Amino acid sequence: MAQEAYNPQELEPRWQKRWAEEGTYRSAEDATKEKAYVLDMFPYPSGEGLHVGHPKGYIATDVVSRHARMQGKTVLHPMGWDAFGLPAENFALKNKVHPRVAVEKNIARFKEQLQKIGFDYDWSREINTTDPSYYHWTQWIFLKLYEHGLAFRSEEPINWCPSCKTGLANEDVEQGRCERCDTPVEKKVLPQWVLKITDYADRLLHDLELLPKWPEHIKESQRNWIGRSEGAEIDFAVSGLEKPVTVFTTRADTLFGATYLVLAPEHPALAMLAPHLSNRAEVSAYVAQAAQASEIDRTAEGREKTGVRLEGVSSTNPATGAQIPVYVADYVLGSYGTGAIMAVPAHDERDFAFAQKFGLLIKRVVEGGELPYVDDGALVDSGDYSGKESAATRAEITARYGRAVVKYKLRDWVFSRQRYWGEPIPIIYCEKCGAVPVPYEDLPVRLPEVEHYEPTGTGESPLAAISDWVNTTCPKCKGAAKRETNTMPQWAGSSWYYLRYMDPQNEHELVSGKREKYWAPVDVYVGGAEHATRHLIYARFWHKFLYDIGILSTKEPFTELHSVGLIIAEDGRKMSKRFGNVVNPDDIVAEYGADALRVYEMFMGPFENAIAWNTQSLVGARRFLDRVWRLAGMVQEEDVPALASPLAKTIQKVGDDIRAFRFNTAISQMMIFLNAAEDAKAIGKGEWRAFLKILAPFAPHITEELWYASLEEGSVHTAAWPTFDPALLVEDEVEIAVQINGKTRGTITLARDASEEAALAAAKEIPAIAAGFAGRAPSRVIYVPGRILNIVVEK
RNA sequence: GGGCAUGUGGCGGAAUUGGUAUACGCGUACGUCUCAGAAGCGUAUCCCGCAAGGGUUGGGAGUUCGAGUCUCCCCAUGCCCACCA
Repeated sequence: MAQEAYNPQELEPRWQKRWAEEGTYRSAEDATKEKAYVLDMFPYPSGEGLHVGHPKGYIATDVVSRHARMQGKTVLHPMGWDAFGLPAENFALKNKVHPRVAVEKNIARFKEQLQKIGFDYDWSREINTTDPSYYHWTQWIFLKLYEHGLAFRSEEPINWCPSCKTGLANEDVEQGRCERCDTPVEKKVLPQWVLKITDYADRLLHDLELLPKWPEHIKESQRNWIGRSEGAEIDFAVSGLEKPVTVFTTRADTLFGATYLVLAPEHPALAMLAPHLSNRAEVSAYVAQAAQASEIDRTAEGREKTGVRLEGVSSTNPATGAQIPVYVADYVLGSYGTGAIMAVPAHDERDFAFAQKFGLLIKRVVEGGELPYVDDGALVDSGDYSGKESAATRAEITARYGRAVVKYKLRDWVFSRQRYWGEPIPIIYCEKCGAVPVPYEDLPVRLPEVEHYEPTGTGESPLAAISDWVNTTCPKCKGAAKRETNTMPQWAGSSWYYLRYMDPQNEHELVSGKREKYWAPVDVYVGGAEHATRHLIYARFWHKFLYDIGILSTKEPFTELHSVGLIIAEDGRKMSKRFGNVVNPDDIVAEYGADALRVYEMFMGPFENAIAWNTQSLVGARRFLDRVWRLAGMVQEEDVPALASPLAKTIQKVGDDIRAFRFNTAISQMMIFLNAAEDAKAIGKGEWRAFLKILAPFAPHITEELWYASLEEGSVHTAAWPTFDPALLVEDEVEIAVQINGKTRGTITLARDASEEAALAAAKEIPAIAAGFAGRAPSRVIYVPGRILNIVVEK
């Protein structure tokens, strides 16, 4: 075979063009074949373009999907754009271009960069969340949620980012700061659309058991986020109130130690108690201050507890009958439990700190260590329950004084954003008819073109200023009406996009039942672990809802999940324009080739690990491909006996490793095989063919070029994955270690199933072993055929 | 404070799940080729030791014929959550 130098710069674009022309990777339903739906979390087309970290997950799904195709499956491996939301809009604002224009430009750039890497995406299924034909169905799902009572208007105070000038969901707040811009979040009362995700809390939790192929750490963070806790609601009578105040506690067993009651500043009973208070002004000042304080002020680490006693009012401990004081304090959250607690300072750290500061009674009711003592133990000073174990009495005390309940930390999903660049919420307000959903046949409600799309900061969306868009007629009474001007949050479009790929051109349905039944669910899903508690919970929620209303046939959207480890910069920091340490894949492709980039990123280390980029190491991947290229010159007609067993092992390991996402060891095994072929200075044609096939998912261009050069029919990428004879995996002769007292003293080579006598005899040939017994008889011999011979000699 | 990970050569990492620790690759050194260099190729490369030998998987203890792997206690690092009663 003629040996020209390996030139990826020439051959890679040539093959990319040809694959596109021939539709090599087109997906089509085929009822006679098994399907494989392999999906990447789709990117926000940011203005910075791709850096080398982005493609890592995409390369992995590319390898998996190519492998599935070669196994004879029909493959759906699509790509699209999550282009609504704050990042896109903030980029547009900063660069003074319309978000639509910026997004179009960024998408073009992203797509060009991706195409250079040679992915097997079926671009005919490309989607874009900002396309009206796409958000038509996002709005449709919202209307369905509304129809089923899962979307409702709320006037509760919500998280507000003063910098982004919009409300935020609980999930968008990190340690009291806006997840996007790090500004401390404030509380603000705004009418908001809210999705009742809490109705699905128990199913989102329990159905994690249906997902054995998800990483345990992701499931665990979802469990923690949903935050189920079993406890009790107990009623405390309060003077001046007709109805008792209900508290939530997980420690009903400590009821006898409850020495005061605390209401959150948001608690509704405060208004009714106001007339009975002798320090009314002080209390309302405290409440007002708490309402204003940012989340960060309220939850700052080591912050002193604050609160005000409700003078002139008292409560009764239902177990002891004792009169106990009532406080309002912001360490009790209005949005969790019942917004009120019974304080047991002896057995709760927060109550203890508060009681110490305010000089309140601290009554021990559980025996154990120093106060505050939060563990279980024997009860004391607890009436009939004294002497019993605290854990064992929890249910009893709950039954006698209250009711068993389950609470969740998960909050309902605040779904309105006061920003321009999002899906309009399809609701119309009529003075006569109230909030009226836009009729399904009028969807999509298009986002109007505007001159000014900057956030107003008033709590109104920029859309409110566009009067000919806002003013409309009521679908019910045909009277004058106004449109909802808030838009949906960034997470809306991504909560169902995986369904659209199955049926991207469908104008009449979200997805046709036939196609959904063929492709759903996603078999392999890959993306960043940072989405564990947002995207992955929201998507599961919508999926379950769509299942409930009969649109979908599966309970869970993603069967198998893998989180991709970050590629950090060579300097150990995150890759970012800010630090000037970004490596652009275009440059790597231009210098070393796409195949070298792909092999390197898969070879770097375990897929889930965060690993620093190292251009020097990438050279090793390129060298490997150069050597493969040169191996083409050693191809001969007859197979090489020395390669039979290594090849079988390599075929098996590469296949197994791809399915298990162990790409690094798959590549090292191919390197081992290449070393063996080079040592043999020859490779048979059949062996060469098999080797090209298993390398093809990782390095699709070079393998295709060499495949065609060997005059094969068609593309290597649609060829059948090679098989091997399992008998070749079993070696007849094995080398095993010989140990004296567990320390290796030498090795012997013998038949795999050799007897213990034979092994011992062979071992005695080794001088170090013979010296090891030195006249003494072994007291014990452990022989594991094919593994180890360990001789125990008493000292 | 809580949860989840992770700790193996100069570096990225491997180890059939309790059986020869350091595969594969990077880097480095020497050699070869060359007028010379690059690339390529070859050899070596965990540590101590001239050697025989000895030691080594963050530290310590334990179980076992045998531990990187299992158990317990520390230490360190990373990520996520955090006044959730």
